[in-house]
Amino acid sequence: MSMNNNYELYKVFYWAAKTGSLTQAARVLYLTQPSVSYAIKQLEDSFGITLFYRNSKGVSLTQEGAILYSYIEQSQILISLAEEKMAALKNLDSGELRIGGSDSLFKHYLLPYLEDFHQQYPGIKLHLNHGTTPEIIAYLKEGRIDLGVVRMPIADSLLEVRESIQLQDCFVAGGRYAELKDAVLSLDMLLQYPVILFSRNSRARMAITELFQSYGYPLKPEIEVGSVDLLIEFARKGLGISYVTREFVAKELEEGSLFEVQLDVELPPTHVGIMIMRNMPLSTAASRFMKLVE
Amino acid sequence: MSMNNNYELYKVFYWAAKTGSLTQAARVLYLTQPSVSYAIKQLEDSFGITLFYRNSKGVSLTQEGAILYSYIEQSQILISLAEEKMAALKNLDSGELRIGGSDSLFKHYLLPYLEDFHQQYPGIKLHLNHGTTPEIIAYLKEGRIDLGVVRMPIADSLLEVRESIQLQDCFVAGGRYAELKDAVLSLDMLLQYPVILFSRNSRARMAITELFQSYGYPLKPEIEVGSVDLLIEFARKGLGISYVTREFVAKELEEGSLFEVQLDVELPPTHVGIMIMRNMPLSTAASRFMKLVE
DNA sequence: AGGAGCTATAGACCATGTCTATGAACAACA
DNA sequence: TGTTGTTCATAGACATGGTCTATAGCTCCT
Repeated sequence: MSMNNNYELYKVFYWAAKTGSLTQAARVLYLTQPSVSYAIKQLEDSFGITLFYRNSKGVSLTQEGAILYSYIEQSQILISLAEEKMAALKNLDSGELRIGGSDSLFKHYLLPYLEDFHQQYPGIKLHLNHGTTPEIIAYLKEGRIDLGVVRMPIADSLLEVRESIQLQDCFVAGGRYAELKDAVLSLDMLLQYPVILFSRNSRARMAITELFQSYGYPLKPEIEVGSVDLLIEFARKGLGISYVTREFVAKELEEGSLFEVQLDVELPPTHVGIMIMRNMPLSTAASRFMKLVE
Repeated sequence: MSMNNNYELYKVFYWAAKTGSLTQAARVLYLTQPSVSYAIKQLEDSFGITLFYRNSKGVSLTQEGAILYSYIEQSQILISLAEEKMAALKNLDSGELRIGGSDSLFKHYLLPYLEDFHQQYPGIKLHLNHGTTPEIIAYLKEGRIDLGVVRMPIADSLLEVRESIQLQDCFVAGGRYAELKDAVLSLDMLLQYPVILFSRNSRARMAITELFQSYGYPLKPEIEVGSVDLLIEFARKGLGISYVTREFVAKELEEGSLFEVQLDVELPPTHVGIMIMRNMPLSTAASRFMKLVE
């Protein structure tokens, strides 16, 4: 008599109404006819309302059953759509992948993976959010991105960081400084030349500044630029010696438009790290992407 | 791993998402927290998708969980509305009652019950469908009306007929024929006067025609009219002697604007019958109305 | 009259969802 | 830095309730 408590009954009701037959509904639901009969009775008793006319050819909705059906049909359709959507998300036919990182890492490191991923799963929308390392970390914690790609090291107990490829920063110059091509410079000799650095307080810039400091030389750039592309471009045009990631100028080094300036000290390598939230489940898309990168 | 099979889980999911807490969802659903935990796990396993982030303050939807929620929320709201609607139908706060019958029965027999019913259940819409007895029966079989009010007898194995009040048809005349007031006429004497009958081939007209026939007199009306009101009106104006239902002219008989013409044969009484479909459940409204009439 | 549909009912069974009890992780606070 | 009070997860026991088989009753059709 009291309001029923089992939404499962609506599924049975839906199919009984839709097929006009308890027997057929049973077939659709992989049940036996008595089970369907029982379920419908349950629902009717719970409302205190008869929902179907029973006749020898099957069942048909009463006036009140038809009213119920008008609601339940919509409801069931929504559930079907939801289930289809979940299946699509699961197969990666649908969904989105939100990545945070710097523009240069997107371009020089992540791009091939992104292309690959997009080709394999064209239904997944890609959202790339660029920002500084702290910004990326904040995005990650706010749940605005699924993963972040930054330079190591990252020390944050809430994050899990997987080390990816190693990068080597170095100084490069163009034809204008051809005399340095076969030289090995000390740090103070390098400082005789105009140095071009990335203007933002990037992790890489801080590292190299500290290195010079540790030898007692202050590293003061002649020129500061806002993008890695400009670092490369300025060095090619002979405006100075740029501090860049070697892997990001592979093309220029090969074609000879830039050459690496040899130093008598070793510059420390850095690693690219992929950050995710520790103890938080990854979306299907994100975890598939992680696997691709590894 | 395969698609879940239990819509009950969506109700749990809905409340977990809505309250942001498995513990609170359990409270709403009158379950324990482990049961809710188990249900959510079921759902997640069935999709192979994590739906919630668990943290120490409760749970929050993952990207994919939020997508599921957008569907399920609508679905659950529809179910709630459906349940409210069913409760309203059950209390007779809502619904409709569809009755078939003749205009004269509506007006002279059913009206007080309809008024009463409408006052008691103002939320129920009344639909009155008039037609001949065969039409009413057809409507009933097509499910277009809940019950029919007609004159007995009805012989149809698909119908269940409950006999209600008895009606007595009779001949009435107005002041123009005052000389008949205290007379007792035989049938052939009556035929000397102009007779007014209902024009449609009603059950009542067929019955009286047969009666005359059985005595060897052909009953040929001077005037045929299309409504009971006109039968009364024409008799009052002195256009002839009308064959009407005595109960429907109670007022006119009392005030003296009509009088009953006495005959030396007894005219057979008829009964009003309320028809419903045999072995078909009545709507709540219809069965309440039946009870009111009894 | 027999057969082939349909739904309803009865009774047995056991799977599944629920419970209690407990653990583990985290946050707030003294 | 414990303590306390949250949260959710897990394990294991239990019993409810949905499902089954078997059967009956009914209508329609041949």
